[in-house]
Amino acid sequence: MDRKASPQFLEYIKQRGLKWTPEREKVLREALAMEGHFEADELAFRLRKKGSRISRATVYRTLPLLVKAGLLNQVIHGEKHQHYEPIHEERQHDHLICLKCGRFIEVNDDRIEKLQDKLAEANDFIPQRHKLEIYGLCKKCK
Amino acid sequence: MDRKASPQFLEYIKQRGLKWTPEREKVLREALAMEGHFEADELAFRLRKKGSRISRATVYRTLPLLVKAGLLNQVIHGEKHQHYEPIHEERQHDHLICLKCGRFIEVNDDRIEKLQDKLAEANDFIPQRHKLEIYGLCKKCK
DNA sequence: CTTAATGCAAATAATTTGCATAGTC
DNA sequence: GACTATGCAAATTATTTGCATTAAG
Repeated sequence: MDRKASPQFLEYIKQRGLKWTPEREKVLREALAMEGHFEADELAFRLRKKGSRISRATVYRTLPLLVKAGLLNQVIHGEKHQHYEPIHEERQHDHLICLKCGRFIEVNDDRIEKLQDKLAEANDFIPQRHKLEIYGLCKKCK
Repeated sequence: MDRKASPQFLEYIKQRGLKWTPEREKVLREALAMEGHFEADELAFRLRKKGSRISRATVYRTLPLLVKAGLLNQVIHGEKHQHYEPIHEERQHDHLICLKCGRFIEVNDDRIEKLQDKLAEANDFIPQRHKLEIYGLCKKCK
């Protein structure tokens, strides 16, 4: 088992006397491999489709750990259930969220990111990640 | 019935040919009166306790309207169900959130806000409000 | 008078949990 | 070996929905 898969998660696990299991590793891998946001059930389904016999319960038990370990973000998606998204250091995208149809548009703006860093710096703050969500009306709904 | 209770909500209602009902007004009032975040069921319970015979269903149907009308924010609260919080301020400030001590620093940056508007515009999107949270380490914890 | 909203109860979905078993440390 | 995690299925819980009735525009 590749223990290098996620030093961050492994550290989190160890620090709390929890256990490093193949199931947790698979959930982790799959979650980080997701593009954009996803929901718990979807992840469970994907894992099963790939032949991993991982129960829904384990997925539901593991995702909160990944959030606490700083590897996933919880995001709000319309008025439905819980959604997550992987946090990729390199490329943190922001979201335009339509208040009417719930459409999610992923965007990115280097200038905003730079200003965020400056803003943080001006407050003696070391930024690590961020979440920017702009709510409004999308093309179709406006 | 005081129609001035919330011009914003009333306008939202009218623009869509929806109807202004006592139930909606009561849910609105109670929601805005909440301090901090709350969940749908809690609101329904409070309304009942005050003698309003408003069904859970109506509360569940009304809250999303208030969100869309820009009067409530949906917020993430642990791993549980949906939470909301009233939006009181005219001005929306952003947050620097310390990952270590949890400190909340409220900030504001006009330049970022302008870029946000441009970003939205570039995507054919009409922005109404936003949420920016920067996670990292504060002065004390870094 | 036309259309939307309400309440109720039943239906649905998502998430959690108890417990026996298997796996880590 | 001691203790945690897993899987399963059952249990919860939140949220949604159908429908008859009531009320707003």
